[in-house]
Amino acid sequence: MKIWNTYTNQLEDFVPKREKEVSMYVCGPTVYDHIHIGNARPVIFFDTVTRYFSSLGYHVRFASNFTDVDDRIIERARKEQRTELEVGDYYIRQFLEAAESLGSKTDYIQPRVTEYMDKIIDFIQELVEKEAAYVVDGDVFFRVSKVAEYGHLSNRNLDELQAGARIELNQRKESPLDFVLWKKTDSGIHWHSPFSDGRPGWHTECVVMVDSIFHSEIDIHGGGSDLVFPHHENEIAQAIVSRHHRLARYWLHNGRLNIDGAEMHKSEGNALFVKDLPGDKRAFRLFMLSTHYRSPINFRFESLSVYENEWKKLENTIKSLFRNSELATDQTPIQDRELAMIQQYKTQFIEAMELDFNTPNAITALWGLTKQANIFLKEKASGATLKKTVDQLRAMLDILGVPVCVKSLSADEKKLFAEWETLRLKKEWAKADELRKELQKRELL
RNA sequence: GGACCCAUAGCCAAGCGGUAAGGCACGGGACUGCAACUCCCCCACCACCAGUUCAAAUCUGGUUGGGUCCUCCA
Repeated sequence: MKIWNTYTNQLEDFVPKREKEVSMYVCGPTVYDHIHIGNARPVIFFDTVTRYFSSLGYHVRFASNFTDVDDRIIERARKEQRTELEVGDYYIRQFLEAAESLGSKTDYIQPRVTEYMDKIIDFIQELVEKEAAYVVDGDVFFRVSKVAEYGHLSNRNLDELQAGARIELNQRKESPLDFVLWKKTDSGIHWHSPFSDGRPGWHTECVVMVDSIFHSEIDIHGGGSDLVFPHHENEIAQAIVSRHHRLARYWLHNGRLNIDGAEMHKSEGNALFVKDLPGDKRAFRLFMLSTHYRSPINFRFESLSVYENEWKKLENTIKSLFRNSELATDQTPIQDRELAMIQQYKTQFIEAMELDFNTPNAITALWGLTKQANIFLKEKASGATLKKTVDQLRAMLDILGVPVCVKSLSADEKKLFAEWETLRLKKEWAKADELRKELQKRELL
């Protein structure tokens, strides 16, 4: 498997630290509001990644955090006269609901910053002791000059960063590049620490949670491309001075999503929440996966309807295949030729996924098999052939996270189909249509 | 101002040196009791200019037009 590693800026063979095991961490949401469809991109993509690894037999240890300490949460809490924890809890639930609606699994490890406060403070203390951080009036800053390779991930050098840095209001920093690890404050939720009463900076939390959960360098660290600098750069810097590794071996970043060509901002009022997305969310997921994860993607309502139709088409085929495989009387074993056809698309699908999770090409394979499936149906292929096809199709859809629900027909239901078939043969259209209505009503047709 | 990315049919979107995948829409057929579904065919000189090469959408330089990061942001 090849993966594009932002750290080395090239395609690399993926070799996990431990055989058949993948450790992965993705920066999660700050829970101060509902998630918008841009936030949904990593939620969908990295879920697809874990699904793919699982399908290959890997044991996936996946963690993604909730940032439940943040100025925006405090502001929200103040406005709504609730505690920060209540606000956080509420939006965490909302997030999980949204993630689930998008077809993403929610049974992964979900650390919350507030649960790691002791460890965060200890970690900052450790950085101070190692002289990688310094305290000024209760604030703690990370000393970027301690890390020779600072800027490697985001591919920029210190001179450029210095030159490009805005005028720094905070004269207490040794360098404008230094970032806050701990901020002294007595307003809003805050904690005691050896430095002062205050709150942690947001670059530290992820490092501490990764370290606490995985206890070593992980395989994959992911997030949106906008996190490359400074967030992930700063995470690496802290890991290097404290743990002598770069936190993760592979850094994956998904591209941004725009609406009608414009950037989406909650503050600008053009944000579209996942919960407000019209139609079947699986169509939206299909839309997301139809563009390579590293490319920017532009959302339009018109394109959504296209994917609704595509989704329906897939669903129709699967249901029809499944039904016919159940009803088939011909149980001749599948022929080599047919098996080869199915296999061909399976191979195409896997090869696409193996090349940096190329879901657009994987979907092309999905379409190829869908077409083949309809041809099998038309040719009245044997039940075994239809079964094999539908199994393969469903395996693909499962990896993409857009499953179609089908359930076996009861004896009674099979009888209904048989009667319908008889009536049609007898050309008793009125009675046949009545049965068809019944079948449709039971969502069998 | 610095760093970087992108430009492929009406729309969406693969490809990353050997003469353009796929989907939607359009058009033409087929199947069909009616619906729905489905199948087949058709549909691109890859923004522009110059170069490298036997060979370029794919590499190099330039032009134009978009976008991202440098600041909270997935």
